[in-house]
Amino acid sequence: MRILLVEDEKNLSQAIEYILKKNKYIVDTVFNGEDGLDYALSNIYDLIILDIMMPKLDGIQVLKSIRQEKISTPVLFLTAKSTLEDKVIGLDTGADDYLTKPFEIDELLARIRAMLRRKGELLEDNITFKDIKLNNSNYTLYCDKNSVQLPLKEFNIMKIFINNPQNVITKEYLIEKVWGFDSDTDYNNVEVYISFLRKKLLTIGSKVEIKTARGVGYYMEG
Amino acid sequence: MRILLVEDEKNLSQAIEYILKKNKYIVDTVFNGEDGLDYALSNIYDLIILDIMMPKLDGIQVLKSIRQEKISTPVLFLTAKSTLEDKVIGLDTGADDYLTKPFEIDELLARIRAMLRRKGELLEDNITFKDIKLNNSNYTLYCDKNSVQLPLKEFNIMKIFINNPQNVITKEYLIEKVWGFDSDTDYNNVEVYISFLRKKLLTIGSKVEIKTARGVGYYMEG
DNA sequence: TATAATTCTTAAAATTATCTTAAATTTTTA
DNA sequence: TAAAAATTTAAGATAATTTTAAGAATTATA
Repeated sequence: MRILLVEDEKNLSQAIEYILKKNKYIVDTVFNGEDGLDYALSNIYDLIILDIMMPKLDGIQVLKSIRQEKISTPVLFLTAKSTLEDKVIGLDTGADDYLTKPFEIDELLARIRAMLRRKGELLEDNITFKDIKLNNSNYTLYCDKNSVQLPLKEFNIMKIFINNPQNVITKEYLIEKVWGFDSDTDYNNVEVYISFLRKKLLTIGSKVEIKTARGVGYYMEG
Repeated sequence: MRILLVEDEKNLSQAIEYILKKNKYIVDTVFNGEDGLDYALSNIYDLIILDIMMPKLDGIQVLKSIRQEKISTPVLFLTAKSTLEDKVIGLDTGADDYLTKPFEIDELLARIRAMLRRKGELLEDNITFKDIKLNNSNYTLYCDKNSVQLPLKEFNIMKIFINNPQNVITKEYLIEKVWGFDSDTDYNNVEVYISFLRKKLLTIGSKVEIKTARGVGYYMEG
């Protein structure tokens, strides 16, 4: 799950980023509305956390621009109590929620989970392809009785493959989704991870293979 | 969205039907496996909900028959916890899911939405000509059960042929489209690739041939 | 029918993409 | 803070694709 955090108070944003990463979210942090908008328009996020009070471009404006571009990523506002009533209430985007500062970490996490659940109900615990099963809550890949726990990057890659069976996935796409669209990771790194995953598929005895479509990308086949 | 519900417990099936209709699905309900199979073979459904435990023809058998007839409608199984492991797990159609009784209405609806969504994503973009099928998402050429993965250039050429059935394609055109308009590739190179493709058409057992129109170009014929 | 032109086929050469390690670095955990 | 785990970098090895080249086969035409 990839979250964009837009918050200009550095201390607060650092703290939130730390907590989110600890909870296995992939987090990109920016410190002003303009950057927030730029990043949001990439449309790779599952959730955006937006401070309302920011110099120049405030959170409300950012949201409006995002929605104008038909991007429906749910947005969680952070706001001081006083500025709450008149601005946030009345937004009818449906997918949005807000949290007043100061807030408890647990409440933040609970709201995030709730929004992600509401958004895609894609909190399906297991996704499967042929003889393999990937568990989203313990990052484990199963084949019959065998299993391996996957490190984060490998997990994210495997998830993309299983959610797009038979389709060729380009390296660009993997880099964008797994490393972030502004990443300068090069292809070789993807190749290394593909190599890791192939080895693990073998060790758990799966018939599933990651095949390469030279010059294009990779696809799974069972 | 049209759903076929196959469930022999009348109370349950009535309840499900009621819920589904309330959620704007068109629902046909039958009460045994035989009817379920009959209806399914009409291939007009977007989703099939199948009870596993049914007298005479059970859900698993129904699914097998459906798939044998090359009908790829996604199937959602309903099953008691106890019968789950050994039967459902191991099915490898990919498009299928299961739900253990008793279940929550919301979870049923969520799974249905997820499956219908997934199905839409799975819409493979295949193009076909006579007995061959070219899959644009994995660069593979099929004839019945046989297949070859095509390298990029061969794929691009084959795509042009299938998209222009019966038309004569000149070498100039192929060079322009496949190698780029400023390429200085010579005709021989095209000829080499045509030779490659002809060989592959034979190896997958297709009746399709690439014929040459001397002095003009090539065309496909089945 | 002989000749010229075109096309076919194959093998080898050239090129390029990908694979696989291991080591270096960074991050996380105890 | 040290140890372990995860990620990235680097580089040579391997493999697939593409191109070149040359002789064989086919077709058209004089």
